[in-house]
Amino acid sequence: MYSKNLIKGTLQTIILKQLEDNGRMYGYEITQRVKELSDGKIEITEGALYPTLHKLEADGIVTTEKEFIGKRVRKYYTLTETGGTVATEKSTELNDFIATIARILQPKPTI
Amino acid sequence: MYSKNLIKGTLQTIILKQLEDNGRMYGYEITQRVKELSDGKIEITEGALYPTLHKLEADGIVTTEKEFIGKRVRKYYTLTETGGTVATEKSTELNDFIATIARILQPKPTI
DNA sequence: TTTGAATACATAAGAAACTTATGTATATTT
DNA sequence: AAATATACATAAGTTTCTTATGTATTCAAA
Repeated sequence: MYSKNLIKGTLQTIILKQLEDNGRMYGYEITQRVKELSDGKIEITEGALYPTLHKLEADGIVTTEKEFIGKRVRKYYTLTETGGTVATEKSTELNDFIATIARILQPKPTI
Repeated sequence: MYSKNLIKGTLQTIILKQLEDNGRMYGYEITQRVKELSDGKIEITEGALYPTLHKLEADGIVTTEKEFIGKRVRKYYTLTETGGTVATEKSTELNDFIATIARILQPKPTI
C-alpha cells in the first residue's frame, strides 16, 4: 500500500476509467478491480468510494440502477454521455500529469 | 495548468526531489525550477510552498540559513542526512505509484 | 452450527493538504 | 511613476481523503 495521501486527487479519475473500460459496475466491484490491477497497492476505502460515487451521480456523470442479488442489493453505476466525455478528459489529464511528474522525478544525470 | 487537486500528495516529494538534485535552494527558486521542468504546467503556490517547507524544517528533514541579497532576505533550504534518506524513499514511492496509475489508465486493448 | 470473513451498502467526525486571500518589502523593467 | 518580478509569511476556507461506525446478507471453516 502507498502512503495514504498519494491517492488524493486521482481517485475520481480512477473510478471513471474503470467505468469507461468495463461499462456497468457496482461500487464494491470497482474496489476489487482496482486492487487487482494495482497488485494490492491501491485499496479504495468505502469512506472514500461511496461519497465519490454519490457526487458523480449528483453531477450527472453517472446514472444508477439497483439490482437484487438474492436479498442483497447492488447499485450499478453507468457513465452518462457527458460522463463519457469527462472520463476521457480526466483520464488524459492524469496521464499527462504523471508523465510530467515522471520527468521531474527522473534521476539527475551523472555528468 | 493541471486541475488543482492533482498536485495533492505529491508536492512534498517534488520539493524534496529538487533539494536532492540541486542541493541548497530557496523557496522561490524551487517554484521557478518546477515551473520550468514542467513547461509551466505545475505552478506551486506560495500558500502551499511555505507551510510545506516549514513543516519539513520542523520535522528535521531540512535545515535553513538566511542570506541577504542586498536588503532582501532569502531563506536557503538544505536536506539533512535523514532528509536525504526520506527524499530518496519518497521519490521511489511516487515513481512506483505513477507507474501503477499508468498501468490502470492504460487504454483497454481492443481484442 | 455458529463464528468469522467476505460481500455490499451508507454516513459522520476529524485530519491533511491544498487554494485563495492578504500582508509586507525590495528590485527591476517599462 | 507604475507595473511586474522577487521573496518571504500567515490565516480562513475548501476539498478530499481516513477512520470509525452502522446495517445486513452470504459463504466458508471450525
